[in-house]
Amino acid sequence: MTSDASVFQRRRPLTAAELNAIPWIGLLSPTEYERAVADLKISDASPGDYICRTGRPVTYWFGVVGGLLKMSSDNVEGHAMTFTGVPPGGWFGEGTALKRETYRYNIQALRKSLVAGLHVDTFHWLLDHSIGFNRFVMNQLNERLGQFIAAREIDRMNNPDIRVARSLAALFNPVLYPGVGEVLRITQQELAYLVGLSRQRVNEALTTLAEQGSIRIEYGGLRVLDLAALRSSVVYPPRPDSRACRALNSG
DNA sequence: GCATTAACAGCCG
DNA sequence: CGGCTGTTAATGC
Repeated sequence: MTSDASVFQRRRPLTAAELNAIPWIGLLSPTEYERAVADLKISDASPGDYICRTGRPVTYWFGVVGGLLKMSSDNVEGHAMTFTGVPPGGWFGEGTALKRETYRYNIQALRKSLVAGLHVDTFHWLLDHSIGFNRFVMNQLNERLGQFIAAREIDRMNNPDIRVARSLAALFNPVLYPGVGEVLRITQQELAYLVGLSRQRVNEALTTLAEQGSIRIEYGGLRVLDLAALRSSVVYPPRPDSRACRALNSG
């Protein structure tokens, strides 16, 4: 299990439900739609499977139909550095596909997932013919730019509760990941891998967030109750022994 | 202090 | 039963 395209060695046609899970498919004209559907492939990925690897020539533009993927890169010391998770509805690799270069990240399945692929030639054909498709890709690039800038902020935070809150908010992004909806299927262990904390610490952060009403913890997943609060949360109330708190109480 | 690893019981699908 | 969750104890920076 090493080649990029091997994830599509056991591909099959998409069902109607899977087609509906592809956010850009409805933007195409009948002719464009026909061509896209004829080329789309889908395949299962097991935990640990690579969807694509750094340095391999681009063959597909990928999308998540179900499950959860992880985007990472190997740094100079050889350690893997996780950038983000990719939940259902997310499409990625357009930057590389545009330039027909080699993949710049590793994409791995965190759990059993359904991955769709559009061949890079069809990707370019759609760019050349479909205004709707162009709009989607442009919107996608723009939205992700915001995500990566936010990710830099997240990386510099040393407060684990806020790190978890912001990372969660990113995964609930309705533009980039329209397949997520209100409930994100993710285990606390998977979230720990993505955020770079221990499972126990993530559990504690989630409990705090749930107490504050921005999420609800469910078995094997999380329900968002207040996305804006997640994005901008200042998690800690004044500590009981802090100066500010004493000042408040003495007044 | 605070986060991490290790370990365990209880619960869910 | 296997995997997930919530909690505690011991250890390390």
